[in-house]
Amino acid sequence: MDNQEKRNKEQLILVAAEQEFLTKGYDGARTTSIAKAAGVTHAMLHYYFGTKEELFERIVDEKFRIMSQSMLAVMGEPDLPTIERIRSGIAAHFDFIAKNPHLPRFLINEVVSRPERYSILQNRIQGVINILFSQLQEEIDNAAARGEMEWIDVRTLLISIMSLNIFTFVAYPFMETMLGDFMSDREKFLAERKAENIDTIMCRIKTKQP
Amino acid sequence: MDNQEKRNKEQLILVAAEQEFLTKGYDGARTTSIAKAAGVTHAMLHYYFGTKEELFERIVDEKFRIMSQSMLAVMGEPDLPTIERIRSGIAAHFDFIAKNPHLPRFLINEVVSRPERYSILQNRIQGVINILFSQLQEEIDNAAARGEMEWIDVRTLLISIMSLNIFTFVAYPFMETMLGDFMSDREKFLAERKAENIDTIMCRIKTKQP
DNA sequence: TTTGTAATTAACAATTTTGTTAAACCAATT
DNA sequence: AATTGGTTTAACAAAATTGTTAATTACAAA
Repeated sequence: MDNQEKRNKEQLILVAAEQEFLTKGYDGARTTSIAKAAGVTHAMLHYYFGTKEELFERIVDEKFRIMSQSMLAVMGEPDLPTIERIRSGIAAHFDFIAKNPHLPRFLINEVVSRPERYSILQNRIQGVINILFSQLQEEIDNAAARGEMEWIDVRTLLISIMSLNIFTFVAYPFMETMLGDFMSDREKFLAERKAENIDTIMCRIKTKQP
Repeated sequence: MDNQEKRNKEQLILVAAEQEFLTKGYDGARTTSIAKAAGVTHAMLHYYFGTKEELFERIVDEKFRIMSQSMLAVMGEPDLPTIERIRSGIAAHFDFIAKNPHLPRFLINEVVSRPERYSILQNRIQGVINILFSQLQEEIDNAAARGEMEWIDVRTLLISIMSLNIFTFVAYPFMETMLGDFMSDREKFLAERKAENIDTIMCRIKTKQP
């Protein structure tokens, strides 16, 4: 077996672990189940990754990194006028979550069940985010001063955007039970949701004429 | 020991079980931990409730019932004009979730991890909800025809309201890591969020004058 | 007081799950 | 061919967790 095949085997375990952890969470995941899905004995899993805990952290670290990227996505394209930039940011954020539909629920559950573990990770991203936030806040301040939009605290805005975009996916199976027919065509439903979320935020920040 | 005290002991287990299941989920919960928290031997837990599964379903059933009530809350006070009714509905829904902050994440996780089990439960609430939805939809149709508000599909509206209200609590610990200072005063933060959610939806459904 | 029923306890059993280890294996290098 | 290194397997061990049971207690009714 050459080096490529070894990497491959390690990779198979990682892929299976990602699937298992993201859908079942740490407590619901079984290392034997991961090994089986990867097509290896469970001793191999321990050989490469030590413990369930260590394997899990490999996945969590990667997912946290990916999730941080989505924070950048919501900043939108820099060259557009502020309001269009926000519009593009919402769309990009929605698309990102649509590509990683299990990610938010997974990370939320992790942080909820082990808050202490992620305080370090938090500090790391908080610095980056604060800078981005203050940049966007300044843009908003200026645009509002020019009467191009209503003023809003960037953090308030971000929470609203994240709520609308993320909840759709976090609660998807739950809403399906109540709104089965309304959501039967997933592609169509998501396209409508994306448009609706953009509309909702745009309404909120567009200049009102009394 | 009289009957009251027996009920009391059963109740102690239920209270402890609720706490454990809602915060840790089914997989993370431990029957021994529940028994310990309730101050009884774990054999007592099995004596009263049979299995972990059965105890869990007791909790889930109750929580599903409570959650259904919140669907009614979002319908608002019937005597108000449509737009004010929706406003009161958003506020009532927000307050309800604020009183049961763990409920949404718990139920979402349950439905996600065992979708098949809840198809029956779904049918039960779907009937009630469809009637309420069509009533509110008719009100919206009329109000929109009178030019009092923008037309919107009631299901689209409901999803937006639920997204804004529920996500705040589902992702609270997660957002705290990014926005610690912004959220340090929980009461103030929640009050602002509630107002913001109402504003956001009101903007979306109020008549636009072009 | 006796008797019957439910409640309680402690000890045990069964299963699941994670983790370990010693031996076998394979491939490349000397 | 022998050595060396990492890889793989099967069997085992340890721990945790759920569930059971037989014996004991408490209590109320006959």
